[in-house]
Amino acid sequence: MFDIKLIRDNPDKIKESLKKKRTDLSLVDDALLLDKKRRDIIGEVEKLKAENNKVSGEIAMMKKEGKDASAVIAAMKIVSDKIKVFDGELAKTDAELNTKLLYIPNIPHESVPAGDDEKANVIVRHWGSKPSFDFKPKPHWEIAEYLDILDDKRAVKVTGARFVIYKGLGALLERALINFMLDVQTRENGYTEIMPPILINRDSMTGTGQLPKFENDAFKLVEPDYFLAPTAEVPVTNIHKDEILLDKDLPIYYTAYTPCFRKEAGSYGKDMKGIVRMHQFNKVELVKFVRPGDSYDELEKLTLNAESILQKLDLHYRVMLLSTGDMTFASAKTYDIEVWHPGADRFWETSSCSNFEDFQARRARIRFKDKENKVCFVHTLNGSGLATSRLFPAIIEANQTKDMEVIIPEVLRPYMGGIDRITKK
RNA sequence: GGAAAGGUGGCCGAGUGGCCGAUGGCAGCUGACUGCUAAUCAGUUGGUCCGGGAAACUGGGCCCGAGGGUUCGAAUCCCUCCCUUUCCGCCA
Repeated sequence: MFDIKLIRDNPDKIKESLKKKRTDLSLVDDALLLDKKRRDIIGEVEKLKAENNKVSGEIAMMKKEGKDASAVIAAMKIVSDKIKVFDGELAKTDAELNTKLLYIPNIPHESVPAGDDEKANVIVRHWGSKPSFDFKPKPHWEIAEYLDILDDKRAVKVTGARFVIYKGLGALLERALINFMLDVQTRENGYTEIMPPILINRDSMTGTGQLPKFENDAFKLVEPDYFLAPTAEVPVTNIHKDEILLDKDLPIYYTAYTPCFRKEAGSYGKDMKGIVRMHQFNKVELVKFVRPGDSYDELEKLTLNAESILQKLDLHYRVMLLSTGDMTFASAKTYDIEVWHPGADRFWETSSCSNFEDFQARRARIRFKDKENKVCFVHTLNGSGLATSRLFPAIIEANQTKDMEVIIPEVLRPYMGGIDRITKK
């Protein structure tokens, strides 16, 4: 969320930045008008309240001394009624202003390339190279069906389209991946493991920026007013909602595995093959709370932490710096990590690492006392480390043999009872 | 799900309509004393919003789980919701 003071002080600069993010600039003008109105009302009502407080004390004294206070009380009744009217106006204006501010996206960092969409993204680096095959590599859905490790047809019976059943060694591979990724992040990179709730209340969804604008993207319970977590970012970032941390507490690194639930609204008919775009998928998430001055260094480190998984799995990938038009609502700077799927003959995003600066912290009221004891907002970051729905296919496709077996990557074998390949039963 | 008791500042805990943003204790910070540690004494201690000021700071509003209500005046009375604890029920 935006600091209204920032908008008040340099509206043109803010508008210039938001233009790059394809934002309706009237939001900014509306917010400024409401801000002015709000402060005018506060000026009026607080004068009345100060008088009210003063005279109330005098009434108390008069009563104590046994004097008749009825004339003063009658006069204060009028003031009190006025205060109620002003307070009602103020509450209304506050709510309107807040709504405007909640719909204004974050400002992109100056290092982010300007552009309308993903075409303006910049390739930052590659790792590894496309594996070569002496046969035509198959897509993961064909291999998985042949090996009987994924079943999407029966998942339709259980739930519906865009759900999948992991079966046998497929389920074991999925579980191995999750454990492997958590172990790397906790043991090598200093993250604390979290297992959070995956039903989320409205305030937390607002805190990380999913609400109010993107309510249609999330699955929602009929009762109570809870949402299914679209990513562990939501429950884990909100762990410190409404807290004032101490300088010595920072930085905080959390990692969490959760299933993630997304409606994928607007993508009907797209990417229906395989498991790359499911309503439910598994993801290990990395979340950081850091001092403002450190957040861009921390973003680089976080991205490398996510990449390290792909390196250990020996999977070819590239890192993209997203353009202003391709970034999400809350982010100030985002790197996407895209892993190569040889069978599909394309890269797929398997991680998105973002610095939100104080955007989420302001919404979720996550602050800390700095060395001078001043209360300020922390910076929050997160990134997938990684999403299995894009990683599992990459592993299957990159490690396939001519006769449709899958070689298990070395690092996963300890997690799979030592087996080195998945074969047809 | 049923019944009861509660939610007060970093922590403990007092306060049932009028100088209560809140007694007291602990912890923290500052100073004094002490060779050091400890002890003792004195002072001090939150958040947020609006205004003034370059700033230190300062004037005012609001904050006693959340939101409403009654009243000239609410931590205190009333209503709704949330949460905690205990007992009963149910249950992986």
